[in-house]
Parts: sequence; C-alpha cells; structure tokens
Amino acid sequence: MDDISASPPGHTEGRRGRRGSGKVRITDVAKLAGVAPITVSRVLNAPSSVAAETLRRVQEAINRTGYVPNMLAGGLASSRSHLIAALVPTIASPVFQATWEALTETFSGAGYHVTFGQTGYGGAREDELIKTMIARRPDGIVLTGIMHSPSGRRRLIEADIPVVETWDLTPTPIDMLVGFSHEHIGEAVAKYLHGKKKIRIAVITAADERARRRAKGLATGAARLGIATILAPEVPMFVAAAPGTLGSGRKGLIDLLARHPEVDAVFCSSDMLALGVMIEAQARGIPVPERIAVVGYGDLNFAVDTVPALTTVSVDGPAIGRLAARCIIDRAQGRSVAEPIVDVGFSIVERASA
Amino acid sequence: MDDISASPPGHTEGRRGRRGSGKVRITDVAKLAGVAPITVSRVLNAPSSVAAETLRRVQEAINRTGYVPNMLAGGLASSRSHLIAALVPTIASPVFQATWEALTETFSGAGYHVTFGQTGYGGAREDELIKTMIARRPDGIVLTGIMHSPSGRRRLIEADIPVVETWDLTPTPIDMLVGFSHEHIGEAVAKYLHGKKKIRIAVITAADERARRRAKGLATGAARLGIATILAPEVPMFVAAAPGTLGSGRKGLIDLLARHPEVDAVFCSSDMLALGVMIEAQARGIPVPERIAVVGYGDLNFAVDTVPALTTVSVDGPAIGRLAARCIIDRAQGRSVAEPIVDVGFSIVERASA
DNA sequence: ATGAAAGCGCTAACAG
DNA sequence: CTGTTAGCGCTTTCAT
Repeated sequence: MDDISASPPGHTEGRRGRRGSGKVRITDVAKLAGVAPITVSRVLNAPSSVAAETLRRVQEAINRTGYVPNMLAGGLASSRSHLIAALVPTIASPVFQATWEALTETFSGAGYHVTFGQTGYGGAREDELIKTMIARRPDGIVLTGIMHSPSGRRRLIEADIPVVETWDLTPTPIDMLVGFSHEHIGEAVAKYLHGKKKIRIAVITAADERARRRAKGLATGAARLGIATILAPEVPMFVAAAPGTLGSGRKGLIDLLARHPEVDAVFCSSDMLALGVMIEAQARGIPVPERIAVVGYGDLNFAVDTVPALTTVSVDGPAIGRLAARCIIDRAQGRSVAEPIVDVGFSIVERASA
Repeated sequence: MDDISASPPGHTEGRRGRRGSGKVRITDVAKLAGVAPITVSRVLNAPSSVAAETLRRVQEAINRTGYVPNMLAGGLASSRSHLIAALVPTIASPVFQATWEALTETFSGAGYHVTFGQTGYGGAREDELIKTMIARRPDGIVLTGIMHSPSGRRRLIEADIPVVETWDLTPTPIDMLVGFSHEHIGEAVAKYLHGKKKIRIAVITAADERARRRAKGLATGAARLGIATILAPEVPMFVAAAPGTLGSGRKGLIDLLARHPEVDAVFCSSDMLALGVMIEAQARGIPVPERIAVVGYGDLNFAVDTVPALTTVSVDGPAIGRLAARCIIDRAQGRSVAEPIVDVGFSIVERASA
C-alpha cells in the first residue's frame, strides 16, 4: 500500500491564503518530484506518455505526500467528471439489484463512479432530481424506465449528456435504450397459464407503472385466448402500494378469494408478493398450484427456495446493467454505439408453483 | 415549472474557444439580467442578501436561459461540494434500507446529495473506495461499521473531512459515531430465550463481521445463564455466505438438526434467514415455536406477516440515519455537534415465533 | 517527452 | 445591497 507518512498537511503547516482546502495539490507533488504540474497530471491520466524514470520519481512523490487528486478541479478543467448519474425508484429494490450491480461494476472498470438518485415510485421528485444531477455535470445519465415528463426530457436533451433509458421499451427514446416489453411479459404469462389449463387468472400488483402494464398485457393475452371471459368479463385485480410486500401478497389473496372464489391462478407483480400469496395459501390449506397457481416476477434469489418453488418471470438484469454502461462508455470515448436500442427480452422460469 | 424555451445552447451557437462545455454560464445569466456574476451567485446561494427587484430580474434570466449551476466549479471555488459519501456493504440490503433512506432524506433537506460506494461484505475494496471518494472532496463521509484498516483510518483523518461511523460501537471512533452494540444484542436474545425455557440455542449466521459478534454475544449470554452447557459445551452454529438468504436459512436448519437434534431455538443473523428456517420447519412439520423457537434480526417489513409472525431484533434505522446526517450537517455549519457519540440501542420485538 | 500559459465556471474577500 | 479582483486545482493548447 501507499506510503503516506511524510508531513501530513492540513492543520500542520497552514497555507497563507484564506482560501483553498489546505491539502496537498498537484503543484506540491510536482515541486517534490522536480517536474511541472502537467507532468504529474500525465502520470495520473496518461502514464504511457511519460518517461519511465520520470514516472517513477513522480509516483514516489505522490506516495510521499499522500496526494489525492481533486476531481472537482479535474472535472472542471477537462469537462469530464467521470461521474454517472443513475435515477432509480429506490436503491433498495431487489428486482433491480443485479442491474445496478452490473452497471456499477462495468462503469467502475472504466473509471467512472455511479451515483444514485432516488425518484420514489411515484416519480414525483424526478424533475427536481434531474436538475440537481445535471448540476454535477455527469458524463452520462441512466434512467429506470422511460422519461415521460416533457420538462424532464427537455432538460436532459439540452444538457447534452448521453442518456440511457432502461427496463422498458419505447419507440421514442430520448437517446439510447436497453429494456424489454412489460406488455409482452403479461401476454406470455397468460399464454403460459392457459397452457396449464387455468381459465380464471387474477392479478396482484403493486401500484407501479410498469407492473400495471404487465397486468394489462395479461388481460390482453387472456382476452385473446378467450379465457378471461369464460367466467367473468375482466381480470380480477388487487392493487397494493409500491413496492409490493409479503403482507400485501397475503392481503391480496384474501381479497381476491372473497370477491372471486373461482380464481385459479394469480400473476404477482413481484416475487415478494408471490411469496405472500403462497404463505397465505399454505395457512388456509389451499394447494398450490393445484387449486391456485402462482406466478411471480423478478426471479429473486429466494424464488427457488420457496415451498413450492416459485414459477416466475426472469429478466437478465446484469445484461441490462452492462449494456447500458457500455452505451455510455462508448459514447464518452467518441466511439459510435453499436446497438443504441436493445430489447433484452425475458423468460418464464418454470418451477413448481405454476 | 421553469421556462426553458429561450435559445437552447449547446450545438446551437457554439462558443469561440475549444474548451468549456458550451453551456449557459453564470456570466450569461448575469449579462441578461444586467448584473454582475456574483449577484447571480448570491441569488442562488443567499437570496436573502439580494434586493427583491434584483432577485426577480435574475430569476427571470435564469429561467429564460435554462441555466443549471455547475457544482464542480462551485465546489472548487467554495471548498464545499455539497456531496456526502456513504460507504456501505451493498446498497441493496434491506436491513440498512431505512437507515440510508433517512440519511438521504435528512441530507437532501440540507442541500446535500448522498453518493454511495459499495465495499462488499468482505470490505476488500474499502481502502481503494475511500481514496476515490476523497478525490471528490465530499463534505462528509458516513461509514457502515467501524473502520478497522489502519491505512483507511489514516487517509480519512488526513483528508480532514467529518466522518461518522455507524451501526456499531467502539471506544476509539475516528471522529463521530452513531450505533449500537452487537454483543449486547446477542446477550439479550440469550436471556430472552432463556426466559422462554429454551436450553439449547443455535445460531444461523451470515459470514459478516457484525453478525458474528451478535453470535458471540449469544454464546456469552448463554454461558453466563448456564444454558449452553446443559447439553453441550458450545453453541451450535451454521455459517452461510453473506448476505443471508431464504435458501441458506433452510439449509442451516437442515444442517443444525442433523448435527444437533436437541436444538430448541435458533437465532438468525437476519430475518431472511429466519424466514427460511420457518419455511423449512413448516415443510418438515416441526412446530414453531413449540419445538423450535426462531428469532430474527432486522425487523424487516415482512416479519409481521410470516407464519408464525417473526420475533426479531429491531434497531431504529431511521434514527441512525438522521443522527448521522445531523452530526455532519452541524459540523459543516461550524456548529458544535451536540452528541458526537450515540448509542441508539435496540429492542426485541416479541411476536409468535419465539 | 516535457513545459508555459491560459483558462474551466464559480465564489471568497474586500471594497464601496 | 452590489461590484471588482483574484483565485480554487486542475488540464487544454501550443511550444520546444
């Protein structure tokens, strides 16, 4: 590890002027190494352009002084902050976890730091957040879902920063796009359950825009297959607050069963809701999947370990993260982006619950 | 909403020089409003120091131009980045969710943006991460747990940035501290289960430092109460990879029962593990809590909805987040910090599983 | 391969 | 209450 023992600055010496942070600057390192500041800069940002011996001397000076570059200054001078802003509903959602992990990892490998801004599921603070993010001059912006607000779109376009929208599809992206179709997921689940001889499918969903579109897709698919109309004209639905919880899953099943006892399958907008449904079914002695089939969404790590194991919709989160990062990195390095619009698709993982 | 229609810059006009971002600067706004740049700065940062009429004119100019301040420049000039760095094992852990939410909320209300850096549970990248974080010159740093690495401590101290360690206790904090004792939790759980006439307590834990200290506390407590030694000399333990999952909870119970069939209570290092234990118990027809009592940790939102409802250790996460933020905000504003070292304690929430 | 000069866009400090 | 001046710490550009 670095040697940072020599003359720690800060309170120790105290620079003359009243401004400045009182820390080691690039000029201090340069003086110690007997070179110009720009050479230290090159050692840090383009070491291959510096002679081996100079490199060594400068690096020693860096270690001796404990110099840590000031990226505010560097970013201001170069117009490259090495910062990526990611707008997410909430950082804690397990559904996105693998995506943000891969995103962060990919960016990190290219020298960028990803900073998250939480919009909340309503997206109320989205506009304000975009402004404060742009104020930090990120080199790229990653959005969860499609940006609908016109003012938000305008700001992003005018900021002239590479933007990737993710986790959804639209014919009119702001810039780049990596996602999949929520409607198609719903339709595919309807088809899947129809294949399992289920004829009365219900939905338990969180009040989140994309979840509702999956529900809509299910209704479309069910109608097309003629199964939604066998016993009733519409798909029974229970809507809970976002994000979905085990508790709302339980409540959802109770409510659904009371209103529509003929229901024989439930499509949940998240695996957590699905787990709640199965726990409630268990408690009531309702056999899953025989009496009621359960399909989740997200394929979270616990889906394989529930009883019965959960059949669920799986999306390649890491791929979304990686591809989104790649888009922005390519753009930042002046390369043309191979695939600025990508549909990563989805799959239904068949287990025991449906 | 803002009016950002007038002459969007960027590609449109193209400034003469080759440098710069080509965006609206404070001088553009100043010119349009007929004031000096510093006045625009004041409108943004200290509006009460500007005459009402001037304020209005400048604000109109800001809206007309769509000006978004450049915080890299502002931060460099003022030595205040309005950025807070939070180092966390992983942003997705539900155990910390409420803490980071409250932290972000409190900082946000004071004009700071919180950026997260993920160290991983092993803490391997911690040192490197500290360096890259310091490079952005945050106004404060929040750590999850205690910083053990000497080089990390040195860097933080030399950076001369306010630091709060959280979610743990130590007699030698780097700077400020908001946490609780993991050992005491373990001891309290031992006492609690002893009160429930349990005499053979086992532990299922993730391989995470603080979780292991809770387990150690349990062993200490059990030994002191004389219950660990009634049937065997040590507390049976199952250690899973961090973070704990439903699946490892199930595996843990299977393993424990095979090796120590006399076990009558299990303390899990997270509610997710506990849920796994209960699902496995359910599948095997083992009555909880009669045959085996289960205690979790975290009091996650689903704990109240499991069957049986989960008895678990609850920590006031939001309080930790709020207090940690307050410490740094007070320090940043030159105020003395009322309580630089806080023990927020914990409680055992009694439900049905134990 | 290295350096000198000139800013990046903003705000602290000191007038007035 | 408002303005002038001089940087913040770094990197671009252009020379050598």
